[in-house]
Amino acid sequence: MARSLEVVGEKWALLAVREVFLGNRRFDEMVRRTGAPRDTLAARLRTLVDAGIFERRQYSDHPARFEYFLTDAGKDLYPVIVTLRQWGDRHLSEQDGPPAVFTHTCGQPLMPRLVCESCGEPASLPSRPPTATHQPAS
Amino acid sequence: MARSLEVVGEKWALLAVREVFLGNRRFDEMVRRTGAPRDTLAARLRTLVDAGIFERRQYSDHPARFEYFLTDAGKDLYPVIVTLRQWGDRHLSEQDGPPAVFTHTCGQPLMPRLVCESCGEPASLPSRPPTATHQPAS
DNA sequence: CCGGTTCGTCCGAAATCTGGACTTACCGTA
DNA sequence: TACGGTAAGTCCAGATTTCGGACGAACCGG
Repeated sequence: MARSLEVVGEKWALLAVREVFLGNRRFDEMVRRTGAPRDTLAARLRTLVDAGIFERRQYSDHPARFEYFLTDAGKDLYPVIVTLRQWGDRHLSEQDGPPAVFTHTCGQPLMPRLVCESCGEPASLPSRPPTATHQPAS
Repeated sequence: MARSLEVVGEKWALLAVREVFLGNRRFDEMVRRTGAPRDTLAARLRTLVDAGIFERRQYSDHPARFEYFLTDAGKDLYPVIVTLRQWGDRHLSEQDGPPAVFTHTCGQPLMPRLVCESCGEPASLPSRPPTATHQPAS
């Protein structure tokens, strides 16, 4: 987790990723929609490309222009984006209700739930302190 | 999502939350385990308490000592923590394999999957740019 | 020629983060 | 009683990031 956050925990990083999920692949578009300082966003895009989350593709020559695409690793961030969004919608919606509705392939608005792959039951937090396999029983 | 990140996107915030999920509720313990600067962690704990994610409870008087507990809102961050962790394990594991195994109530190691609540199918990313219902058609 | 678009970079100022030392107050031990 | 340890912070000065806005290059259309 610490490692994840090192890559993806900087300011604007996940917002940039979200934009690409939403289909906004261009610099100016992202600046417009996220409100990030151009400077910071440029830096962030670089680190995300370096981290193998984005792929930078040229779509115009002479005035060299680029778009950003998600690599496989980037696409795997989807659950992170979705759960974060969900949490914000649930706990931080003041007035202006939930924005940006994602639609699932089944046609319903996406209301995702985390389930245990083994037993299929919801993977909410364990009622007891999750037996941390870390410090010796101490 | 932007709102979520405003609260939870600062450095060390989610790591602190993770610690409490793991049952480490005290300041020094968190410092030890996360490696966060004491100063920063103190600040972060304050903002997380203000944000209604932690509750600060006194467990000793004379040398006033406190522990941090998750509020309901805090507990709802579980999916975020888990998905982030999962992503890191999948894409960032260099040597030292996945640490900190969470155990689900079913006894299996927790390998969570995100499913659509309506149709039960995996909620991975939509193949088409997800129809963003955002800007009023404007 | 003029204005608009796109993808950045550069700058100085402001906000944050960093490591380490320090504080207060207790406990246990010798 | 002195000493070391634990706990939860605070304080500081310096490093790192972020901020907003101006600027540049290279095209396009009228």
